[in-house]
Amino acid sequence: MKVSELAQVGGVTAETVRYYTREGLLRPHRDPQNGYQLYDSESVRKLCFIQCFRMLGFSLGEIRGLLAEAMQEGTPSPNTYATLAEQLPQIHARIQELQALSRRMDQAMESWQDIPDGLPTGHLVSRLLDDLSQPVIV
Amino acid sequence: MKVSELAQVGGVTAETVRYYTREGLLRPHRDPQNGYQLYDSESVRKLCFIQCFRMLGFSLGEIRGLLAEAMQEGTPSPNTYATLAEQLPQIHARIQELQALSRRMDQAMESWQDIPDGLPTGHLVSRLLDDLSQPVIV
DNA sequence: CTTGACCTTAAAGTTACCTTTAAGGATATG
DNA sequence: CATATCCTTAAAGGTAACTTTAAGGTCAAG
Repeated sequence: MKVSELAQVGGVTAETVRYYTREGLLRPHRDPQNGYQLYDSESVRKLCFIQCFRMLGFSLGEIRGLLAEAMQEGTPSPNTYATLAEQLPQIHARIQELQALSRRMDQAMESWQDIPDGLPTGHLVSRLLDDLSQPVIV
Repeated sequence: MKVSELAQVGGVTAETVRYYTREGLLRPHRDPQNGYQLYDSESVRKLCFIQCFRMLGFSLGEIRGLLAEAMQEGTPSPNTYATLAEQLPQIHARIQELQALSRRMDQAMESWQDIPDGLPTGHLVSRLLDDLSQPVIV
């Protein structure tokens, strides 16, 4: 699998794949004939893993660490487990906050529905500002 | 209210408040005596608004736009409404994805609980890699 | 056997969001 | 009335995650 093929499968650009490779997150082998980087199915899984953890808010550095530990055969990684166990509550908390915020936004939008368009109600967003600028009670 | 006071209330640094001010998101008036920037309660609400929308994934540029429209008296802003109406589904989608991911992570962590620590089970993260690297079905 | 689409690299550029530095003026306290 | 802690500014620096550039090698098609 060449760089562009992996990129397409993973939904990223070839440059991004090259960047991850430079950064040590992917470890392709080489075609001895032409020096091309060749990726296998493990790279596909890794790329997916990277995207999952990016979405969860992990940095590429953290992900590199996790992948490195993941690749060590025969070594249980309580270290990794601890890292993840530590992060999970924070992730849940962030999701909670996001939900609370989006709910409030939904409500604000709904309450706007009732306001006739073009009438001198003025500042719709000002109202959202009022609605949202109160301290969050989760 | 001086810059540091607003910063403390908003839970950011004074430098961040100054930065937002430079960027036109906050509009303090001046103490004519000493040139200090003075913020009122509207600035507090704005700062909270900024943080809410940052968390929801809006850029400072977008937020500046929303705030600008919010501040126009007497002008309904169907424009702003449209912007927000457009973003909300995406925000919900992101939250859904985050939840799906975190649920899978929870499950993976749970399944690890059963594995005796220090035994030759090896690559715990490799297993998470397997668990998480399958296409997401939301 | 040329043309166009791939591949390689190092290095520089980009964007967003701050943060730090530097040099100086204002204010509050013992 | 010194000194510590604010305040001001412009400009430079930092970091993450890419992206672009440039200069060149490889390959498949016609």
